[in-house]
Amino acid sequence: MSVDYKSTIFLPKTDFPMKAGLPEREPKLLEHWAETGFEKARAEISQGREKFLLHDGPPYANGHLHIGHALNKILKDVINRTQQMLGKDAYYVPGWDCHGLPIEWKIEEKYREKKLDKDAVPIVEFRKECREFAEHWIDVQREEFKRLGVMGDWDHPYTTMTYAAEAKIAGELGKFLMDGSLYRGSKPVMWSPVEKTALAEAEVEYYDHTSTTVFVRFPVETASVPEIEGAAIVIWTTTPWTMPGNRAVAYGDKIDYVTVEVTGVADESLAVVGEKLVVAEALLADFSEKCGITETKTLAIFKGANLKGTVCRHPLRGHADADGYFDFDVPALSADYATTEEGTGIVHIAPGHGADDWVLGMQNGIEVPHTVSEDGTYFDHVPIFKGWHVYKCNKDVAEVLKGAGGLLGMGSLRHRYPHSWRSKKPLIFRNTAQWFISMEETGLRDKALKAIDETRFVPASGQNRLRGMIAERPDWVVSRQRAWGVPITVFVNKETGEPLRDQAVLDRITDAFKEEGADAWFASDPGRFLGPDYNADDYEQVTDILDVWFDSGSTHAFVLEDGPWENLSWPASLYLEGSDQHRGWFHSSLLESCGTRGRAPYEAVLTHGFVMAEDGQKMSKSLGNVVAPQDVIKQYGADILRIWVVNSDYSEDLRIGPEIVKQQADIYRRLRNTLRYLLGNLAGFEESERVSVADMPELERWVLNRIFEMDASLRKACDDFDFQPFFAELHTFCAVDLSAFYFDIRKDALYCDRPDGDLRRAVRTVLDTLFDHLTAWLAPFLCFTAEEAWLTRHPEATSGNSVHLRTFPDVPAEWADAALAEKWSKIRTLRRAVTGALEVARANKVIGASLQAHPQVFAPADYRDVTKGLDLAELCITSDFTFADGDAPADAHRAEEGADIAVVVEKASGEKCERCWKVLDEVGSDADHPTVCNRCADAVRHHTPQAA
RNA sequence: GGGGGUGUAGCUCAAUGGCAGAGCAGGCGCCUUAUAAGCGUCAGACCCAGGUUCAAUUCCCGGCAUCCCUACCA
Repeated sequence: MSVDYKSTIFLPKTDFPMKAGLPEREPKLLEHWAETGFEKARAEISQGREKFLLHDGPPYANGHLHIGHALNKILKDVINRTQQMLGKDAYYVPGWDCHGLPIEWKIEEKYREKKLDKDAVPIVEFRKECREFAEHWIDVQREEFKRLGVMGDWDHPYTTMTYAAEAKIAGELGKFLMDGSLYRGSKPVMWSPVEKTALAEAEVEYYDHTSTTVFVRFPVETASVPEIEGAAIVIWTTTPWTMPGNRAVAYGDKIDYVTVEVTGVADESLAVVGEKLVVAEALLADFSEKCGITETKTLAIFKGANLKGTVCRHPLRGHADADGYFDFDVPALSADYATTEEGTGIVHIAPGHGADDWVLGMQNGIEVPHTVSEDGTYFDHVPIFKGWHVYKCNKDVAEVLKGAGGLLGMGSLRHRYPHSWRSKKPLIFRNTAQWFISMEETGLRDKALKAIDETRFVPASGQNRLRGMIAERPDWVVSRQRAWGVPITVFVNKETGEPLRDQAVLDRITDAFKEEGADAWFASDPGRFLGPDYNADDYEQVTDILDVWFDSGSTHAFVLEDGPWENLSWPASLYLEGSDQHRGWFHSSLLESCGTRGRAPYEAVLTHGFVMAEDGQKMSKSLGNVVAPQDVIKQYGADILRIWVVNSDYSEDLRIGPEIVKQQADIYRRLRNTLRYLLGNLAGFEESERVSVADMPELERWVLNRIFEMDASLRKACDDFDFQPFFAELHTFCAVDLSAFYFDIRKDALYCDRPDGDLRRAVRTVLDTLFDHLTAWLAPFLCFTAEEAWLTRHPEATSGNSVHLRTFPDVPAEWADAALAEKWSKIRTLRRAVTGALEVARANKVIGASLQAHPQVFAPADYRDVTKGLDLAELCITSDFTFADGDAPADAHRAEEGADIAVVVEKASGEKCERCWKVLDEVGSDADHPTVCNRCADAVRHHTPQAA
């Protein structure tokens, strides 16, 4: 008779499909979580737990997410989920940064396209459009973030533009006003003539730029030493347009200068034979060449210090069209930053156009001229140049200088130059009145430095980086000449120029903002805020806008400390952003918080690198190497993107591209199949099958020890916020320890043993344990797939049923068994020797499947000892196994790497069991089932189909 | 211009002053009872040039590449 033995074996059975179809499946899980009220359930089970508060650094609400956003938010989510599963309450409130230039710029573009003048639009109307623009992108980005699987209170995010936030931000600035650290100063700041506003450090980008350079004579009027009488001091500058703002020249005390007489010039040279010039000795040759001077006679050599007291004439003094404007003295001053690297060793000083220049001018009582207006043109009071645009007039300025006999030479220099982050146009330094927060007045710098020392930085190098920036940074320019933001809510006394410091006035302002938003500042009569104690006519109302970095720097105040979110508290456990935020959000939050609360708003700071293209280059549209998160999700799914994040070392720059994404998808498949194997072989698992650890075979206890080891790695990874090593280990565990070893060996028992067999029950007990642990371990990373697997086994659609509401399972200490691990390491060496030999036998056509083999193994005694009592045929998946005595024959297969093992592979004797495919002599001995082995005959007799 | 990070197999990551490991991908093969799966096996790398050392991928110096930060080289 012919029996269908295949129907009597227990093949894996599960609804968990091999093919994931993540792009379709993930959105369904998102719906499932929404329907079952996941966030509410999470909050409920987390009540009373220790809090873990990752405070979200707000992305800017314009445009779709890019891959950097995805990295940042996924990483935050992984950390939140691991902390939650460690048993904490990881409540996450996402936020958005809404004010500021980029949005304003977009709205302005709209006006420009319609050929409308935005300055003609009422400011409140303009601000309304900005607000709507931000709202639109918040909605878009929210959906994109949710699609990444990011867990959080998406129904109650924070934004910097709610009325409450605007009121709080104004109130925070008020604290700096009241304690005296906010002041109005006039000094050169980075200025964008295109956007017509001052810019902060974080808004500046550096690009290559070619500048026109000029050498200019400053004739000596009053000589400090006889050596320079009748000579001209020569300066060099890359910004000829600053010449009208020149008020001094600077030398280095220790630099050697020479006075030379020009004795020979090239045809086109502007130098004149016989004239006397002063330059640094070290630069004489270079200067002569660039100015066409072929021959000079050195009249004197002296140290720069000798120039002290020298006064020069501006080259345009007495210019016919200047009406005496340039008839001031130009003193020669000592400056330690004068060098002999380039130029002439003499620095031209324009106090309105440079930080160093300004300081030097202030120290020497030199007036700081205002020569350039907000749009980059010279003021009307600047003769000759009035109305010229500084970007376009370098050559014209040179011509004027030439006409006045001041120009000695011209050239060009390619160098890195500051540009606006928004318009990408070059910036200028321009002297304007701006509002500053002093780093020194209230000891802000020292407080911030101390706070840095008390903060944990991951990686640790971030600490020095931030410290260096804080230690050296100038006062914080907080005013912008813009419209979209929180205004600088200050009144200045017209007579004294002093800002009004009155808490009652500030309170009236913030009260109004709470009700009407910051628009109230522009829409109200000043008297509303000034109240009865002051006369509005005596005060100037400031209309500048507050730097958006102050907004985001205040999020800790209006979200953590004083927001409507009951479960938040101050300070945050962690801030986590890209490493560029050392100069951005980490920085501004630190200053804001130290200025108002005396400490950092965070306990720890974690930074990640930037996302590069596959070749390590920066992503750019022009190179065509941009990877959009939306595309990866559409093609592969968000879990693949999440694997990419945790499988990367994000402490440095990380790469992504087609091949890398494909690799993550391959890794995903292996993990998914591991879950599928578990689910398939756990079909119908009953509690009554469970076997105690003490009753398990060594191999099962070895798996439990591996779980113990993995658990330790997991907890370390969570503590270090460093997941790549653990994830790699997890993947290797699934691929090598489980799939290629444990699962492969135990397939026989799972498929063929009778259901009540001790071994099969022990295996299923371990599979159940593995399922519990693996789903939990994978949950923070593969948040969709882990849930899918969990729900496959626990399908109740209740709000409390989610893998993400679990904690990492505890691992009993009794599972640890280091001696067993060492022993089995040796056993696997032996096994490798056998599989290697099988491969040779296979190539020689001695065997096909390994079950056709009977290895004869020559090995030292320690291998025999260590495997005593174990079924080595079972472990090697052969049908028989024999330790052979004596010397191995010469043609035996020898294992490499020192293990003194030799293997001769023979064909197993006997017939192939039709059911389990082992080749055994006993096949045929059972009268009822003559084509199967004894184990299988017994199993068939006791066969009961398993429940699904 | 200055400072810093990185540079190990096609990819993602290890380790190490003394034969450089893993996983994935790739080649070859087996199985067809995890099947758009599974198993085995093979091949494959220390950016370049000096120096210290018995010995350098590792330490030092220089260069190159790349990324980040920083600076009005006036």
